[in-house]
Order: sequence, then structure tokens, then C-alpha cells
Amino acid sequence: MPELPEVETICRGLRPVLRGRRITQVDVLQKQLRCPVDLGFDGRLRGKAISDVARRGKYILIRLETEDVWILHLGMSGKLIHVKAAKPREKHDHIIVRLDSGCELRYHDPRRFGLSLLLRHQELAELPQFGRLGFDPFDRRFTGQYLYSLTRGSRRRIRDVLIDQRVVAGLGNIYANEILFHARVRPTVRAWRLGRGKVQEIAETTPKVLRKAILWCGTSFSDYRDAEDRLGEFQKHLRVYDREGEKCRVCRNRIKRVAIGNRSAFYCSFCQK
DNA sequence: CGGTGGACCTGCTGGC
DNA sequence: TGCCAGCAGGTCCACC
Repeated sequence: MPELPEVETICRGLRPVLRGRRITQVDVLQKQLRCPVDLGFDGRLRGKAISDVARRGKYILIRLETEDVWILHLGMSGKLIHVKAAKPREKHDHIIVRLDSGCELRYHDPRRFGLSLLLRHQELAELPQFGRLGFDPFDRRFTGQYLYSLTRGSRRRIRDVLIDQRVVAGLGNIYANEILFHARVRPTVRAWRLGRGKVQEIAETTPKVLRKAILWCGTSFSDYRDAEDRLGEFQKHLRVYDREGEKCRVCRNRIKRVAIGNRSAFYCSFCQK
């Protein structure tokens, strides 16, 4: 579900309401997520204060005064919402963290592809999938030159390169497709065939598209909600994603959908070559 | 090593 | 109305 703009929106919503709050109670209703929720979870959280909320790629990091870090990944259908404790719970609310503010943080995830891990701060970098994450798209080291060097010799399609978290951390299928529309490159093109100029354009476009999506609080086309359980708005601004058969907003031709692997890619065959 | 395809889950939609 | 196939924002692992 949530890609970088959605995760960033959630973090921005949570930071001011969680900072300095103390956890008074923890309920784990469903342990079977992508990894089982570990047994010490409740004991290590209860009574502790939250010091900060951060994002790395699509991961949410909730830092505690104890140097423990609660790491969450929302998978495809996860939500992390901050609500009044009195609000009725819903099906698929898996982890409930009660705060001294009278509110609760609820991790909700119908498909259970998400991840919840509690680690010591220093263990973070040792997490294999975490250690291998590429640059953040807003990192100044994420340049055309960097992306160009990674695409040399790569027979993969450019859409697949962009959603590879080792290349750049935080892009998923929606934003990879949107970025490629703005860079005027078809998602199906083999990465090695792209010249310097095109790769430069992709790298420059990436943070621009993401920044705009963050301004609109992310994309909700079904599950995604922000920290206060509100919809995002960026779905109104999508150029290609989920628009098969609709008119391109630039040239009025019909948007096409093709399968790359098991996932859809969307493009305008006139605007994108 | 690089690349692909399926598995993991639930829920929703559209066709018959 | 019901049933079934196909599809969904992600990641990981087995296999070539």
C-alpha cells in the first residue's frame, strides 16, 4: 500500500502527537504478521516514553527513550492510526498501544503483509533488508550519475529498477509509474537502453513527484489513510496509474496497461517512448 | 550474481 | 443472488 509519500504523511501526523507521550498499555491481538511479533514486545514498550518518529524508505521508526526502536512496515494494506481510545476497534486491528494522552496508536492490516519489530537502536543497521536499502530519493547522493551507473548492464525493465528498494528506498508501483510518465519513459524499457539524459531526467523527476504527492498527503485509492484516518488526495493528480483506457491529460490518447511480471504498469504510448 | 515467478493474506469488483 | 476469477500500494525465497 503505502509508498514513501504515504509513509511520510503518516510520520508527519504522528510526530507531534507521539513525541514525549508515555505508553501505558499494549495489546497484541494478532502476532502473525510478516514476522511473528516477539514475546518481549509488551514488556519493553509499557511504561516507556516515545522520543521521536522517523522514516527510512517505507519503514516507520518509533524511537523510545530506552534506545529501543519500534519498526513498522505497512505492507500493502497496513494503517497506523492515532485515535481516541474510546473509538470502537475494528476487524484487523492487530496491535493497540495505549498512550497517557487518552489516545491509542492502532496498527491495522487486513492482508498482514506488514512488519512490526522491536530492536535495540544499534541493531537497526544489522537488519539485512534495512542495511541494504538504497538512498532516500531526497538524499543529495541520489543523482542521475548514480542511477545511470546502476542501470548499466541491467537487463531489467526500468519500472522494476525503480521499485527495487536497494536502488532507491521508498518507491512502489504507483510512484514508479508516475515518475516515468513525467520523465517520458515507458516503464517497459530495459534499463541499459536508456541514455544519460533520460536517466538524469528520471532522477530529477523522482523527488519532484514525491514532494508533490506529500503535499497532497499521499494517494488513497482503497486502503490508505493518514495517521488521523483521513484520505489522501494525490489520486486526483495521478497521470497514468490505475487510468487504463482513460485519456492522457497531456495528449488525450488512451492510457495503456501492461503486465510486467505479476504487476501492472501504466503509460501513455504517445507521451512515453 | 541477476532475473523471474510464485507465495504469503484478505477483500473487493466484475462477469456469468 | 451467488460463485469464481482476477486484481490490489510489498517483500521474500526458490529456482534457473
